[in-house]
Amino acid sequence: MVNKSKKEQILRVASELFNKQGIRATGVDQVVAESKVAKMTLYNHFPSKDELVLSYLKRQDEQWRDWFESSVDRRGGTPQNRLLAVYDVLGEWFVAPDFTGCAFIKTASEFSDDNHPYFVASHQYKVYLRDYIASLVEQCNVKQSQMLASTLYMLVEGAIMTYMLQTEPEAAVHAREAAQILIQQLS
Amino acid sequence: MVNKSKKEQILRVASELFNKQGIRATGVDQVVAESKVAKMTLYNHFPSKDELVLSYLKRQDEQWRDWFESSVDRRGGTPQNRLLAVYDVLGEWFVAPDFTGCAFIKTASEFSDDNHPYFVASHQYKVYLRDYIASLVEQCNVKQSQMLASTLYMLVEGAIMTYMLQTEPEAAVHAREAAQILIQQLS
DNA sequence: AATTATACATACAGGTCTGTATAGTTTCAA
DNA sequence: TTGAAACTATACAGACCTGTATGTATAATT
Repeated sequence: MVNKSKKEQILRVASELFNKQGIRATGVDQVVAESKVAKMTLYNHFPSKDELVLSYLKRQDEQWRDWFESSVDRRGGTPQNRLLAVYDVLGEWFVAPDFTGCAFIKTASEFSDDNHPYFVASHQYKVYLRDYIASLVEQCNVKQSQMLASTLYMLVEGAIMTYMLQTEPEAAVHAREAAQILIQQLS
Repeated sequence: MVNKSKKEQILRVASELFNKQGIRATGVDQVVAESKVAKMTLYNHFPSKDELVLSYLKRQDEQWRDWFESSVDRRGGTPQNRLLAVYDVLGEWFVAPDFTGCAFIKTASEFSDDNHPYFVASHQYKVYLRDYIASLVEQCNVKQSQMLASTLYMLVEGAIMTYMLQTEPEAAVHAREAAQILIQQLS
Protein backbone atom coordinates (compact mmCIF):
# COMPACT_ATOMS: atom_id res chain seq x y z
CA MET A 1 0.00 0.00 0.00
CA VAL A 2 1.23 3.42 -0.95
CA ASN A 3 2.27 5.57 1.97
CA LYS A 4 -0.60 7.99 2.13
CA SER A 5 1.20 10.48 4.31
CA LYS A 6 3.73 11.07 1.53
CA LYS A 7 0.96 11.85 -0.91
CA GLU A 8 -0.63 14.18 1.59
CA GLN A 9 2.69 15.80 2.29
CA ILE A 10 3.32 16.47 -1.39
CA LEU A 11 -0.18 17.80 -1.93
CA ARG A 12 0.06 20.07 1.09
CA VAL A 13 3.34 21.59 0.00
CA ALA A 14 2.18 21.89 -3.61
CA SER A 15 -1.01 23.64 -2.52
CA GLU A 16 0.91 26.15 -0.49
CA LEU A 17 3.23 26.91 -3.38
CA PHE A 18 0.43 27.12 -5.94
CA ASN A 19 -1.43 29.51 -3.68
CA LYS A 20 1.59 31.68 -3.02
CA GLN A 21 3.30 31.74 -6.40
CA GLY A 22 0.71 30.61 -8.90
CA ILE A 23 0.56 27.37 -10.82
CA ARG A 24 2.79 28.13 -13.79
CA ALA A 25 5.38 29.75 -11.56
CA THR A 26 5.68 26.66 -9.39
CA GLY A 27 7.88 23.92 -10.80
CA VAL A 28 7.76 20.26 -9.95
CA ASP A 29 11.36 20.45 -8.76
CA GLN A 30 10.47 23.03 -6.14
CA VAL A 31 7.55 20.94 -4.91
CA VAL A 32 9.87 17.96 -4.68
CA ALA A 33 12.55 19.92 -2.84
CA GLU A 34 10.22 21.49 -0.28
CA SER A 35 8.32 18.26 0.24
CA LYS A 36 11.62 16.59 1.05
CA VAL A 37 10.68 13.77 -1.24
CA ALA A 38 12.24 12.10 -4.24
CA LYS A 39 11.00 13.21 -7.61
CA MET A 40 9.97 9.69 -8.51
CA THR A 41 7.80 9.56 -5.41
CA LEU A 42 5.81 12.51 -6.64
CA TYR A 43 5.40 10.98 -10.09
CA ASN A 44 4.45 7.74 -8.40
CA HIS A 45 1.48 9.40 -6.69
CA PHE A 46 0.60 11.88 -9.41
CA PRO A 47 1.07 10.80 -13.02
CA SER A 48 1.75 14.38 -14.13
CA LYS A 49 1.84 17.94 -12.91
CA ASP A 50 -1.57 18.37 -14.49
CA GLU A 51 -2.99 15.71 -12.19
CA LEU A 52 -1.27 17.26 -9.21
CA VAL A 53 -2.85 20.60 -10.05
CA LEU A 54 -6.30 19.07 -10.46
CA SER A 55 -5.92 17.31 -7.11
CA TYR A 56 -4.94 20.63 -5.60
CA LEU A 57 -8.02 22.34 -7.03
CA LYS A 58 -10.33 19.57 -5.86
CA ARG A 59 -8.88 19.62 -2.39
CA GLN A 60 -9.01 23.39 -2.21
CA ASP A 61 -12.65 23.21 -3.20
CA GLU A 62 -13.57 20.67 -0.54
CA GLN A 63 -11.65 22.39 2.22
CA TRP A 64 -12.88 25.89 1.51
CA ARG A 65 -16.45 24.70 1.08
CA ASP A 66 -16.43 22.85 4.38
CA TRP A 67 -14.89 25.74 6.21
CA PHE A 68 -17.16 28.33 4.67
CA GLU A 69 -20.46 26.52 5.06
CA SER A 70 -19.79 25.39 8.60
CA SER A 71 -18.67 28.90 9.56
CA VAL A 72 -21.90 30.35 8.21
CA ASP A 73 -23.96 27.63 9.86
CA ARG A 74 -22.26 28.12 13.20
CA ARG A 75 -23.49 31.70 13.28
CA GLY A 76 -26.96 30.34 12.62
CA GLY A 77 -30.10 32.36 13.21
CA THR A 78 -32.75 33.33 10.73
CA PRO A 79 -32.20 32.88 6.99
CA GLN A 80 -31.52 36.58 6.79
CA ASN A 81 -28.93 36.36 9.51
CA ARG A 82 -27.21 33.51 7.75
CA LEU A 83 -27.17 35.47 4.55
CA LEU A 84 -25.46 38.37 6.27
CA ALA A 85 -23.14 35.99 8.08
CA VAL A 86 -21.65 35.20 4.70
CA TYR A 87 -19.95 38.59 4.74
CA ASP A 88 -18.79 38.21 8.32
CA VAL A 89 -17.14 34.94 7.41
CA LEU A 90 -15.56 36.60 4.40
CA GLY A 91 -14.12 39.23 6.71
CA GLU A 92 -12.65 36.51 8.90
CA TRP A 93 -11.13 34.84 5.89
CA PHE A 94 -9.49 38.05 4.69
CA VAL A 95 -7.59 38.63 7.89
CA ALA A 96 -6.39 35.05 8.29
CA PRO A 97 -2.59 35.01 8.41
CA ASP A 98 -2.34 32.67 5.46
CA PHE A 99 -4.80 34.50 3.22
CA THR A 100 -3.60 34.39 -0.36
CA GLY A 101 -6.79 35.32 -2.16
CA CYS A 102 -9.23 33.02 -3.87
CA ALA A 103 -7.44 30.14 -5.52
CA PHE A 104 -10.17 29.78 -8.12
CA ILE A 105 -10.16 33.41 -9.17
CA LYS A 106 -6.42 33.22 -9.57
CA THR A 107 -6.48 29.93 -11.43
CA ALA A 108 -9.27 31.04 -13.74
CA SER A 109 -7.27 34.21 -14.40
CA GLU A 110 -4.07 32.34 -15.12
CA PHE A 111 -5.82 29.85 -17.42
CA SER A 112 -8.63 31.90 -18.85
CA ASP A 113 -9.36 29.73 -21.84
CA ASP A 114 -12.91 28.38 -21.51
CA ASN A 115 -11.88 24.86 -22.35
CA HIS A 116 -8.83 24.55 -20.17
CA PRO A 117 -9.38 21.92 -17.47
CA TYR A 118 -8.17 24.28 -14.75
CA PHE A 119 -10.63 26.94 -15.85
CA VAL A 120 -13.44 24.41 -15.99
CA ALA A 121 -12.64 23.22 -12.46
CA SER A 122 -12.53 26.77 -11.11
CA HIS A 123 -15.73 27.66 -12.89
CA GLN A 124 -17.46 24.64 -11.44
CA TYR A 125 -16.50 25.65 -7.96
CA LYS A 126 -17.77 29.17 -8.43
CA VAL A 127 -21.05 27.80 -9.72
CA TYR A 128 -21.36 26.03 -6.40
CA LEU A 129 -20.76 29.27 -4.49
CA ARG A 130 -23.30 31.12 -6.59
CA ASP A 131 -25.88 28.39 -6.02
CA TYR A 132 -25.13 28.23 -2.33
CA ILE A 133 -25.91 31.93 -1.97
CA ALA A 134 -28.99 31.51 -4.13
CA SER A 135 -30.21 28.75 -1.82
CA LEU A 136 -29.78 31.03 1.20
CA VAL A 137 -31.76 33.71 -0.60
CA GLU A 138 -34.53 31.25 -1.46
CA GLN A 139 -35.09 30.64 2.23
CA CYS A 140 -35.63 34.34 2.82
CA ASN A 141 -38.91 34.90 1.04
CA VAL A 142 -38.03 38.06 -0.81
CA LYS A 143 -39.15 39.78 -3.97
CA GLN A 144 -36.94 39.38 -7.03
CA SER A 145 -35.05 36.57 -5.38
CA GLN A 146 -33.12 35.78 -8.54
CA MET A 147 -31.85 39.29 -8.93
CA LEU A 148 -31.03 39.52 -5.25
CA ALA A 149 -29.12 36.25 -5.32
CA SER A 150 -27.14 37.42 -8.30
CA THR A 151 -26.33 40.71 -6.65
CA LEU A 152 -25.32 39.24 -3.33
CA TYR A 153 -23.11 36.78 -5.14
CA MET A 154 -21.46 39.59 -7.08
CA LEU A 155 -20.93 41.45 -3.83
CA VAL A 156 -19.11 38.41 -2.50
CA GLU A 157 -16.85 38.13 -5.54
CA GLY A 158 -16.39 41.90 -5.57
CA ALA A 159 -15.37 41.91 -1.94
CA ILE A 160 -12.89 39.10 -2.48
CA MET A 161 -11.46 40.73 -5.57
CA THR A 162 -11.08 44.20 -4.10
CA TYR A 163 -9.48 42.78 -1.00
CA MET A 164 -7.07 40.80 -3.16
CA LEU A 165 -6.29 43.93 -5.16
CA GLN A 166 -5.79 45.82 -1.90
CA THR A 167 -8.11 48.54 -3.02
CA GLU A 168 -10.76 48.05 -0.35
CA PRO A 169 -9.60 47.15 3.15
CA GLU A 170 -13.16 47.35 4.48
CA ALA A 171 -14.53 45.17 1.72
CA ALA A 172 -16.37 42.70 3.93
CA VAL A 173 -17.94 45.30 6.19
CA HIS A 174 -19.18 47.45 3.35
CA ALA A 175 -20.44 44.50 1.39
CA ARG A 176 -22.41 43.43 4.43
CA GLU A 177 -23.97 46.84 4.84
CA ALA A 178 -24.96 46.91 1.19
CA ALA A 179 -26.39 43.41 1.43
CA GLN A 180 -28.46 44.45 4.42
CA ILE A 181 -29.96 47.38 2.57
CA LEU A 182 -30.76 45.25 -0.45
CA ILE A 183 -32.35 42.46 1.55
CA GLN A 184 -34.39 44.89 3.62
CA GLN A 185 -35.50 46.73 0.53
CA LEU A 186 -36.72 43.57 -1.16
CA SER A 187 -38.43 42.03 1.85
CA MET B 1 14.87 57.69 -35.86
CA VAL B 2 13.46 54.39 -34.69
CA ASN B 3 10.59 53.13 -36.79
CA LYS B 4 7.69 53.76 -34.47
CA SER B 5 5.31 51.55 -36.37
CA LYS B 6 7.47 48.51 -35.62
CA LYS B 7 7.33 49.26 -31.91
CA GLU B 8 3.59 49.73 -32.11
CA GLN B 9 3.26 46.54 -34.09
CA ILE B 10 5.18 44.55 -31.50
CA LEU B 11 3.25 46.07 -28.62
CA ARG B 12 -0.08 45.42 -30.31
CA VAL B 13 0.70 41.77 -30.95
CA ALA B 14 2.17 41.31 -27.48
CA SER B 15 -0.89 42.86 -25.85
CA GLU B 16 -3.19 40.54 -27.72
CA LEU B 17 -1.17 37.50 -26.69
CA PHE B 18 -0.84 38.60 -23.07
CA ASN B 19 -4.58 39.15 -22.92
CA LYS B 20 -5.42 35.83 -24.50
CA GLN B 21 -2.82 33.53 -22.96
CA GLY B 22 -1.50 35.32 -19.93
CA ILE B 23 1.91 36.85 -19.41
CA ARG B 24 3.92 33.87 -18.28
CA ALA B 25 2.41 31.69 -20.96
CA THR B 26 3.48 34.06 -23.71
CA GLY B 27 7.07 33.75 -24.81
CA VAL B 28 9.16 36.37 -26.52
CA ASP B 29 9.65 34.01 -29.46
CA GLN B 30 5.92 33.87 -30.10
CA VAL B 31 5.61 37.65 -29.95
CA VAL B 32 8.46 37.93 -32.42
CA ALA B 33 6.97 35.31 -34.75
CA GLU B 34 3.48 36.79 -34.78
CA SER B 35 4.78 40.34 -35.09
CA LYS B 36 6.72 39.22 -38.14
CA VAL B 37 9.75 40.99 -36.78
CA ALA B 38 13.29 40.02 -35.98
CA LYS B 39 14.03 39.15 -32.38
CA MET B 40 16.68 41.84 -32.18
CA THR B 41 14.15 44.42 -33.29
CA LEU B 42 12.04 43.62 -30.28
CA TYR B 43 15.02 43.83 -27.95
CA ASN B 44 16.01 47.06 -29.63
CA HIS B 45 12.70 48.67 -28.68
CA PHE B 46 12.19 46.92 -25.35
CA PRO B 47 15.26 46.15 -23.26
CA SER B 48 13.62 43.09 -21.73
CA LYS B 49 10.38 41.16 -21.57
CA ASP B 50 9.74 42.87 -18.25
CA GLU B 51 9.77 46.25 -19.95
CA LEU B 52 7.53 44.96 -22.71
CA VAL B 53 5.04 43.78 -20.12
CA LEU B 54 5.13 47.08 -18.26
CA SER B 55 4.54 48.93 -21.54
CA TYR B 56 1.63 46.61 -22.18
CA LEU B 57 0.10 47.34 -18.79
CA LYS B 58 0.55 51.08 -19.15
CA ARG B 59 -1.01 51.07 -22.58
CA GLN B 60 -3.87 48.87 -21.46
CA ASP B 61 -4.49 51.29 -18.62
CA GLU B 62 -4.58 54.34 -20.86
CA GLN B 63 -6.74 52.75 -23.51
CA TRP B 64 -9.27 51.25 -21.16
CA ARG B 65 -9.50 54.43 -19.11
CA ASP B 66 -10.09 56.58 -22.15
CA TRP B 67 -12.70 54.24 -23.53
CA PHE B 68 -14.48 53.80 -20.22
CA GLU B 69 -14.63 57.43 -19.13
CA SER B 70 -15.65 58.71 -22.53
CA SER B 71 -18.33 56.03 -22.81
CA VAL B 72 -19.76 57.04 -19.46
CA ASP B 73 -19.55 60.73 -20.30
CA ARG B 74 -21.24 60.22 -23.65
CA ARG B 75 -24.32 58.92 -21.87
CA GLY B 76 -24.24 62.04 -19.76
CA GLY B 77 -27.19 63.23 -17.73
CA THR B 78 -27.40 63.79 -14.02
CA PRO B 79 -24.67 62.53 -11.68
CA GLN B 80 -26.96 59.67 -10.78
CA ASN B 81 -27.45 58.77 -14.42
CA ARG B 82 -23.73 58.78 -15.00
CA LEU B 83 -23.22 56.53 -12.01
CA LEU B 84 -25.69 54.03 -13.40
CA ALA B 85 -24.21 54.41 -16.87
CA VAL B 86 -21.08 52.79 -15.46
CA TYR B 87 -22.92 49.47 -15.44
CA ASP B 88 -24.34 49.97 -18.92
CA VAL B 89 -20.83 50.53 -20.23
CA LEU B 90 -19.66 47.43 -18.40
CA GLY B 91 -22.37 45.49 -20.16
CA GLU B 92 -21.18 46.79 -23.51
CA TRP B 93 -17.65 45.80 -22.68
CA PHE B 94 -18.65 42.25 -21.74
CA VAL B 95 -20.26 41.52 -25.09
CA ALA B 96 -17.48 43.00 -27.19
CA PRO B 97 -16.14 40.31 -29.53
CA ASP B 98 -12.60 40.69 -28.22
CA PHE B 99 -13.52 40.62 -24.52
CA THR B 100 -10.86 38.74 -22.60
CA GLY B 101 -11.66 39.88 -19.08
CA CYS B 102 -9.90 42.54 -17.08
CA ALA B 103 -6.17 42.54 -17.81
CA PHE B 104 -5.40 43.91 -14.37
CA ILE B 105 -7.39 41.34 -12.46
CA LYS B 106 -5.64 38.65 -14.43
CA THR B 107 -2.20 40.16 -14.03
CA ALA B 108 -2.66 40.77 -10.31
CA SER B 109 -3.81 37.16 -10.01
CA GLU B 110 -0.86 35.80 -11.93
CA PHE B 111 1.64 37.91 -9.97
CA SER B 112 -0.01 38.21 -6.60
CA ASP B 113 3.05 39.17 -4.61
CA ASP B 114 2.52 42.66 -3.19
CA ASN B 115 5.90 43.85 -4.28
CA HIS B 116 5.95 42.51 -7.79
CA PRO B 117 6.06 45.38 -10.30
CA TYR B 118 3.21 43.86 -12.30
CA PHE B 119 1.03 43.65 -9.22
CA VAL B 120 1.90 47.20 -8.24
CA ALA B 121 0.97 48.45 -11.72
CA SER B 122 -2.32 46.57 -11.69
CA HIS B 123 -3.09 47.77 -8.19
CA GLN B 124 -2.43 51.35 -9.20
CA TYR B 125 -4.86 51.11 -12.04
CA LYS B 126 -7.58 49.68 -9.86
CA VAL B 127 -7.04 52.49 -7.38
CA TYR B 128 -7.85 54.83 -10.22
CA LEU B 129 -11.08 52.99 -10.99
CA ARG B 130 -12.11 53.01 -7.36
CA ASP B 131 -11.42 56.74 -7.10
CA TYR B 132 -13.22 57.43 -10.35
CA ILE B 133 -16.37 55.82 -9.01
CA ALA B 134 -15.93 57.61 -5.71
CA SER B 135 -15.76 60.93 -7.57
CA LEU B 136 -19.02 60.14 -9.37
CA VAL B 137 -20.62 59.34 -6.03
CA GLU B 138 -19.37 62.60 -4.52
CA GLN B 139 -21.33 64.53 -7.13
CA CYS B 140 -24.52 62.78 -6.10
CA ASN B 141 -25.09 64.24 -2.66
CA VAL B 142 -25.93 61.08 -0.82
CA LYS B 143 -25.72 59.85 2.73
CA GLN B 144 -22.81 57.57 3.60
CA SER B 145 -21.07 58.45 0.37
CA GLN B 146 -17.92 56.59 1.34
CA MET B 147 -19.75 53.37 1.98
CA LEU B 148 -21.79 53.78 -1.18
CA ALA B 149 -18.69 54.40 -3.27
CA SER B 150 -17.04 51.34 -1.83
CA THR B 151 -20.08 49.22 -2.53
CA LEU B 152 -20.61 50.43 -6.06
CA TYR B 153 -16.95 49.80 -6.77
CA MET B 154 -17.24 46.27 -5.42
CA LEU B 155 -20.29 45.73 -7.59
CA VAL B 156 -18.21 46.74 -10.60
CA GLU B 157 -15.40 44.34 -9.74
CA GLY B 158 -17.90 41.67 -8.83
CA ALA B 159 -19.70 42.05 -12.13
CA ILE B 160 -16.43 41.85 -14.07
CA MET B 161 -15.28 38.85 -12.09
CA THR B 162 -18.49 36.88 -12.34
CA TYR B 163 -18.70 37.57 -16.04
CA MET B 164 -15.13 36.39 -16.45
CA LEU B 165 -15.92 33.26 -14.47
CA GLN B 166 -19.00 32.75 -16.61
CA THR B 167 -21.16 32.37 -13.55
CA GLU B 168 -23.35 35.41 -14.13
CA PRO B 169 -24.34 36.21 -17.71
CA GLU B 170 -26.58 39.06 -16.54
CA ALA B 171 -23.88 40.54 -14.34
CA ALA B 172 -24.07 44.09 -15.67
CA VAL B 173 -27.86 44.29 -15.63
CA HIS B 174 -28.19 42.97 -12.10
CA ALA B 175 -25.37 45.11 -10.81
CA ARG B 176 -27.12 48.12 -12.27
CA GLU B 177 -30.40 47.26 -10.58
CA ALA B 178 -28.65 46.80 -7.24
CA ALA B 179 -26.80 50.07 -7.68
CA GLN B 180 -30.07 51.83 -8.37
CA ILE B 181 -31.65 50.52 -5.20
CA LEU B 182 -28.63 51.48 -3.12
CA ILE B 183 -28.40 54.99 -4.54
CA GLN B 184 -32.11 55.56 -4.15
CA GLN B 185 -32.03 54.27 -0.61
CA LEU B 186 -29.20 56.59 0.40
CA SER B 187 -30.51 59.72 -1.33
C1' DA C 1 30.05 57.99 -52.28
C1' DA C 2 30.48 57.13 -47.36
C1' DT C 3 28.29 56.86 -43.07
C1' DT C 4 24.72 55.69 -39.90
C1' DA C 5 20.46 53.69 -38.24
C1' DT C 6 17.33 50.14 -38.54
C1' DA C 7 15.88 45.69 -39.47
C1' DC C 8 16.91 41.21 -41.04
C1' DA C 9 18.08 35.81 -40.30
C1' DT C 10 20.38 32.47 -37.83
C1' DA C 11 22.70 30.40 -34.30
C1' DC C 12 23.58 29.70 -29.67
C1' DA C 13 24.60 30.34 -24.58
C1' DG C 14 22.85 29.19 -20.25
C1' DG C 15 19.13 28.34 -17.73
C1' DT C 16 14.48 26.36 -16.79
C1' DC C 17 10.80 23.09 -17.42
C1' DT C 18 8.35 18.23 -17.27
C1' DG C 19 9.02 13.68 -17.26
C1' DT C 20 11.90 9.23 -17.41
C1' DA C 21 15.59 5.92 -16.55
C1' DT C 22 18.38 3.47 -13.39
C1' DA C 23 20.15 1.58 -9.51
C1' DG C 24 20.44 1.42 -4.65
C1' DT C 25 17.94 1.58 0.06
C1' DT C 26 14.32 1.37 3.47
C1' DT C 27 10.05 -0.61 5.30
C1' DC C 28 7.01 -3.96 6.54
C1' DA C 29 4.28 -7.95 6.32
C1' DA C 30 4.01 -12.93 5.56
C1' DT D 1 14.10 -13.97 7.18
C1' DT D 2 12.79 -13.23 2.83
C1' DG D 3 10.59 -10.64 -0.79
C1' DA D 4 7.81 -7.12 -2.62
C1' DA D 5 6.41 -2.43 -2.40
C1' DA D 6 7.72 2.07 -1.53
C1' DC D 7 11.09 5.45 -1.37
C1' DT D 8 15.67 7.59 -2.41
C1' DA D 9 19.38 9.82 -5.22
C1' DT D 10 21.22 11.07 -9.42
C1' DA D 11 21.46 11.72 -14.07
C1' DC D 12 19.55 12.94 -18.22
C1' DA D 13 16.43 13.57 -22.45
C1' DG D 14 14.08 16.92 -24.99
C1' DA D 15 11.64 20.88 -25.04
C1' DC D 16 11.16 25.46 -23.79
C1' DC D 17 12.68 30.02 -21.90
C1' DT D 18 15.23 34.86 -22.12
C1' DG D 19 18.67 37.21 -23.97
C1' DT D 20 23.01 37.75 -26.95
C1' DA D 21 26.20 37.38 -30.80
C1' DT D 22 27.21 37.74 -35.58
C1' DG D 23 26.96 39.15 -39.99
C1' DT D 24 24.01 40.97 -43.85
C1' DA D 25 20.62 43.93 -46.22
C1' DT D 26 18.41 48.29 -46.89
C1' DA D 27 17.46 52.94 -46.89
C1' DA D 28 18.12 57.61 -45.46
C1' DT D 29 21.43 61.21 -44.43
C1' DT D 30 25.68 63.68 -44.80
